[in-house]
Amino acid sequence: MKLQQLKYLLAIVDNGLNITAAAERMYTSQPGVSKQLKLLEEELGMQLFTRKGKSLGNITAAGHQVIERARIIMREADNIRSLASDYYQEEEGSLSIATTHTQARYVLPEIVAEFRKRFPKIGLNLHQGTSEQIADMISSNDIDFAIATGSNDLFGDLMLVPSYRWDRSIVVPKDHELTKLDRKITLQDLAQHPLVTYVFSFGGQSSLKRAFEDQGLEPDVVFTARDADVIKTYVRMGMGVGIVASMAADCSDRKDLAVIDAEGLFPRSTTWIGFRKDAVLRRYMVDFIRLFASHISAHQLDDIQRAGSQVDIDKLFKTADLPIRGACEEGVTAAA
Amino acid sequence: MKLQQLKYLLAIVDNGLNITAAAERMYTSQPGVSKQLKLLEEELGMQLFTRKGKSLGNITAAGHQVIERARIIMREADNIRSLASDYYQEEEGSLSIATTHTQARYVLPEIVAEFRKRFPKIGLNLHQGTSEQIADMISSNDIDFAIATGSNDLFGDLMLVPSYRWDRSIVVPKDHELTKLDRKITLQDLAQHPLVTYVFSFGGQSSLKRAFEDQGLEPDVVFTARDADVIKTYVRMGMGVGIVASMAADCSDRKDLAVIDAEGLFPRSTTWIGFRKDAVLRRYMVDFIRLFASHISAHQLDDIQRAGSQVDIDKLFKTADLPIRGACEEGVTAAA
DNA sequence: CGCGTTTACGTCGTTCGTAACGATA
DNA sequence: TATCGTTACGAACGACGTAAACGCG
Repeated sequence: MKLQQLKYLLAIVDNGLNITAAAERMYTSQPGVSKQLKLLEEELGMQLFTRKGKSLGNITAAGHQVIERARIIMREADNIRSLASDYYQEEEGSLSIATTHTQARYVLPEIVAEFRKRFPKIGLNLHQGTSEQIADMISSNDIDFAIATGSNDLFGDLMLVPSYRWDRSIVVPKDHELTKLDRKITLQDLAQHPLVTYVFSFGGQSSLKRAFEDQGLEPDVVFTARDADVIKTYVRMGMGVGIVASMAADCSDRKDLAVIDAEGLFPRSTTWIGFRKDAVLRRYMVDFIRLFASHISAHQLDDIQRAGSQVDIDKLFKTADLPIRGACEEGVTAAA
Repeated sequence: MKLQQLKYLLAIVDNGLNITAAAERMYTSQPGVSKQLKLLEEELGMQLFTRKGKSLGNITAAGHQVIERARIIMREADNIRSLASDYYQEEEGSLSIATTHTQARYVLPEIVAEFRKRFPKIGLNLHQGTSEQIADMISSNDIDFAIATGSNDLFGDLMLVPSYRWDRSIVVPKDHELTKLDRKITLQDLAQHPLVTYVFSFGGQSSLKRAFEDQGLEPDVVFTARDADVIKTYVRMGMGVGIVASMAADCSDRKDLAVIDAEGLFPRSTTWIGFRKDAVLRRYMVDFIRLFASHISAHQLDDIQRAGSQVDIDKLFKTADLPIRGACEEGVTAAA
């Protein structure tokens, strides 16, 4: 059994049991991959795949078990390389982050800027997707960090470091009648207008719908998007009242939109940064976490890396201590 | 990075940083091992060991981390081989068990006999030691199972399947005055005689000393051994009153010794069989567990293998349901 | 000078890529 | 016939073992 055989095995699996595609991905010849697979199966004395004629048909039951172990092995091999890189190539490497649009567009820019200043040679990859897609990416692909909100169940294998909390904001055209209320806005007020907001499958956001239901209200959602910019565009067109994360209610929007704080109307959300508990974090990765979750002390972060599970982490923080990010407050995170 | 380089690395570490010894253990030449270590260090770009002249001095800080990961990798590689063996060599393999004298001498014989009948081709290795030695063996060596009593803290990384509970028995010469009591024996009675019992460091047995202390008694322990046979020998010599595990009070002993049940005098102990949670159990290993912990259903055992931690296992059983092994009751486990 | 490691070198086995072949839809 | 996997073969590489040199106590 060789590491490369396991690597090829995983490449085959990750390319839909297509050996040719796997070979291309590994920058090697197809017969080589084919042969190594055969050698591995011979050494183990078992079939890892069923064959359909000459093509690979399916993964055998035993094959699944082997693949699972092979992934652990490759992961730890990567970890060893990671450890080593930290010693002689401190400022070289790359950082892949999977996150949602709101984070990528409104929260990360200033953090990324600071990070690039400190580590100019580190390549940064930003992968955008829904919570589900992020969960997929981090479990299969080579993603270092996930940054998202809520939905702890989707990310059970990750260590989640909470960063900040946030509420929703209501976004309407400047002359909208909701701007003329002389009292705090209520859900009843909102229910009387057509709403434009995030798609509900969007991690944790369905709590929005439930907030209405809890008061026996039926919100009139006319349009959903997964992108705050799209929502604001439609609000500008007068299609309805927008409900977005407060971070997405940018200062620049205030020129032609009115932003009403919706604190208290909906449950407060917590955004975190997560990483695989079996991953070795390179120095610049730890620094990124500290940038993103700036209230975390170096000492606490050490504890987290030693913690065995998410539950352990929860004991290390009081959620109430997390900063709250509001609308149009630049530099909150960087300044802390 | 090659699997063999990692294997050599671990061999070097496990042989006290002596490359020559490591090479012998791996049945290969010494320069080969030396060279592979060098290649590995070159590829990683870091020193895994400090050098004292030409010899290896110590493991570097980073080296420790690499070694830790390398162990995981080798373990999973073994697991893959294990999985494979289960498919085409069902009845070949070996089973290494670390346990205490009492188990090896009085409990395991009938189980081993049954196991050998079912799996005549499986090699059986019985390693005997104190709880501490057993803990050492299973964490470093290639031991499949640990069988012991109490001391959960020593075996935190293991999955512990409880098998049975037991009490102590008092062993005295047939005409001893303790045999003439017409009431149940008490700790006070015992405290008035010289005692012969297990060494206290012997896992969980120090609870014996505490039982006396809790009643303000000072036991007069004249002799300790880690071996029930030795204890009984000295009891026969009239050196004192023996306190042994009830399983060790054999039927054959009754010819010249009187056995008094000490149930209730000391806390009841639970004996379990433990295995590494990251180990793949071959079919015959699962069967061994079922032989040893015969009250466990196949379904429960499946659940255990899927469980993530010792805590999860504890939820699967009621300790109160475990059988109690008494003195001189042959075939209890086999018959259940 | 013994012990242990490294260097040097020849041998042998393995991997890899190219090219040709076989099977499948 | 296009796609995908296997077989065949020669070239390059890498691992291994023997023999010898080196450093340290």
